[in-house]
Amino acid sequence: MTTPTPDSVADTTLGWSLAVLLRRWHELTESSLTDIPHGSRGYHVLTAAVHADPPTQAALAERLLIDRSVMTYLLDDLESAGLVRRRVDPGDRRVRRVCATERGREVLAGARDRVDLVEEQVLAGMDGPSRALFRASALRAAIAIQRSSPATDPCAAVREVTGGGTGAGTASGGPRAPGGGRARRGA
Amino acid sequence: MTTPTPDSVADTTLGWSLAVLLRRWHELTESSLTDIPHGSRGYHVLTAAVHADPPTQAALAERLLIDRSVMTYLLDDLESAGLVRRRVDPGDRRVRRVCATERGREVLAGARDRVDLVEEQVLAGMDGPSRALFRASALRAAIAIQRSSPATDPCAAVREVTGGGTGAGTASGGPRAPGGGRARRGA
DNA sequence: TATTGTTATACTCTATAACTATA
DNA sequence: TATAGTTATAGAGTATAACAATA
Repeated sequence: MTTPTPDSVADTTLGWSLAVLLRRWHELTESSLTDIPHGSRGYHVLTAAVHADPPTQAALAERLLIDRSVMTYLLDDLESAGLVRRRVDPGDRRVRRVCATERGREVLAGARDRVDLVEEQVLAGMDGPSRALFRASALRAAIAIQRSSPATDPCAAVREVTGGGTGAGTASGGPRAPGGGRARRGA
Repeated sequence: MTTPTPDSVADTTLGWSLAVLLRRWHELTESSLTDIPHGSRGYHVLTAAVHADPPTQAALAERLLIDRSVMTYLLDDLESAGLVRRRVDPGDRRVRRVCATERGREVLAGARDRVDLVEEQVLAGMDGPSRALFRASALRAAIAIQRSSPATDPCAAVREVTGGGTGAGTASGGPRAPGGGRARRGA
């Protein structure tokens, strides 16, 4: 293909690029979203909460890739900041739906403009057309991931990729599970 | 399938996509790199260490976006695993250069194949041409970021973007500096 | 019994600061 | 004095587990 620079950076592959991009995005948004509790996290929650059909806490947690318990703290702070409100679902009283308040919508509008600027900054290394394409591709890939594995454990996915036990899979019984991966959730 | 869903996901923008992609990349690589201490981190270090001109620890830390102190622990483990070796630079005896051992090269070769598979999996939502384009664009943007801000504090960058004090910048004196951003490093 | 959400706890990762050695 | 690296400590973020309420 295009052989992207044969030098030192070629091997660092996709992971490094993504890490740098996300890191930068996170740095800049955190600095620009000081009016929203938990910065970019709160921003994402708020974004999801303005919709007509308010999401449940569990749905939010899954979409935002964070734990349900973390979501509780997050919403506590957003709620006491007056940006969202928890409403008990009449149909299932176990469920709380997260709705944005009027003030939440206002804050979000301002925040969104700032985030847009930040994102242009993050993609500054690309020309215009590439940026649009990049965003679209990233979104499509992310959606595919979310769809294919909302709760899939990574070990299974790796096994599927590598074909079985290529040497470093989980065949040995999983000698390393420091907490990062949520393997064996159902066992 | 174009028009990437105008609904709930449209507003979540770039940050969410990147987070999902990186998360997935991290999950899969961590599961597939059990033979390298610190998983993807160790992989990245090892990748940088095979080069003809061995990097210093500081250079590694900067490139990999981690702290110098963390790099010490990382290298301790990689070294005792026999994958890299620290060599004192004859020209400046304060500096240690990180070289991959023979075994390190072997392990890396196998790991790289697995990572390649993982990355294809991560980008599964895109068609072939898009993948190549995406990788190239991501790399270009990441390099631009590294170039423009190896040690730039995010606050300055935001100020530059927003134009001064658009309301949520750091003009108020930085009420929020929980440790994530490394602002005011020189002060 | 299963599920949603809360609470409390523990753990991992990362950053900060003080220290040693070289320059 | 300034820099590279190490060490020890503290902090933030995150996950885990036990619990209450509802289905």
